[in-house]
Amino acid sequence: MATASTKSASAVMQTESNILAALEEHGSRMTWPRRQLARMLARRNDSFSAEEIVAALPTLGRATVYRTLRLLGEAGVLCKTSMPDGSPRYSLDDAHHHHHLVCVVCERIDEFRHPSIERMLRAMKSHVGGELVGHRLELYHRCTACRESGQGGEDIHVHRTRVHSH
Amino acid sequence: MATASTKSASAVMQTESNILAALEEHGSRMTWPRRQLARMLARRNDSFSAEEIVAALPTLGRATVYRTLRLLGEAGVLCKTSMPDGSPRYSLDDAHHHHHLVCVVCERIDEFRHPSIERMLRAMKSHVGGELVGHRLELYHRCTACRESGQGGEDIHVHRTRVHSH
DNA sequence: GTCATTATTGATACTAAGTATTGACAGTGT
DNA sequence: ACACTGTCAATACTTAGTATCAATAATGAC
Repeated sequence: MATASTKSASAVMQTESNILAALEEHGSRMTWPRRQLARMLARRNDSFSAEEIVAALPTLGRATVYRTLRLLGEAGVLCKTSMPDGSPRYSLDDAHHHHHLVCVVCERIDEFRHPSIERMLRAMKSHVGGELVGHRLELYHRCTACRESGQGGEDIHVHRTRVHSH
Repeated sequence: MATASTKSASAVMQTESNILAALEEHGSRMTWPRRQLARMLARRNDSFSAEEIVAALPTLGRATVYRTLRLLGEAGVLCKTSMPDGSPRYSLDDAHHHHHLVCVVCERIDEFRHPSIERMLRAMKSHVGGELVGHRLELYHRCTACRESGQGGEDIHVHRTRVHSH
């Protein structure tokens, strides 16, 4: 189920208590809505939109869902990523792996690291005049599962307005 | 005015006729609204939001502005980039330079290349199982101009939900 | 345990960024 | 100059959130 789509990247799994622990460390109170959200996030291994969560937990208010997702991001267990068209996708995250491999067909989001990226960032730090304060790196692909099942065959257009494709 | 904020990256300038030529090559008709937009974009050297353009050209309809920005993106003279919080910013672009250096204080967007990036992408291509179809790389910094003028001193928080900062 | 404090909630309204629709209009090739 | 079809502006709608605020609940102090 949580089988990685490649050997070198994998989706992050977190337990409910892990997620809640991160919230507590971040200084948040333990409330019933937060437990609900943690439980439902721990159950899924795919990426999701905020509105999917709003719909799946109708007893929670919209604002609460959005607020809690932001908190989870600050607490380091959730990450917000963009699809090629710029629409947001959330996925569980861990504090150490830091780049995203996004399947443009099934929207699966895996995390990976590679020394070449850290090397590149070091090179850029000295190349660039100012002080770097952050970065964003997303790689878009068609994952092995989608290739094997023949999904998303020929019509993958990654729009130049948003991402670069060569 | 168009002085680069660093030695190694610079904002892209395009002339009105350059922009229109790109549109024609892309197969679009030459209309008055498009000329208006091309003229105003050629005048500016900073980044902008779509709504700024809508406000600046009140004789054009919203939809026309958005459509034309999309066309310019497809035609290769405009690029849409995200600020750390995910809000979009447009800037003139050229077809060869392909990554963005974004000042989180003044929102200036420069383009740059560096061999370490191409090397990194080649490495990732073999590292990753599936077929890569595109990528997005943005570096966030405080540009030299903002540092020299003391703008945006201590309160730069790059939210973990969106970007990575180490 | 109970109380007071203060964070959190959910309802609602609002904003930002864009897309869909549509009848009127204007470029373009012939 | 004509027709064909792309493009236009206005409007309504959608998505992804944020702001406000009175009611409520979690937490620490006692």
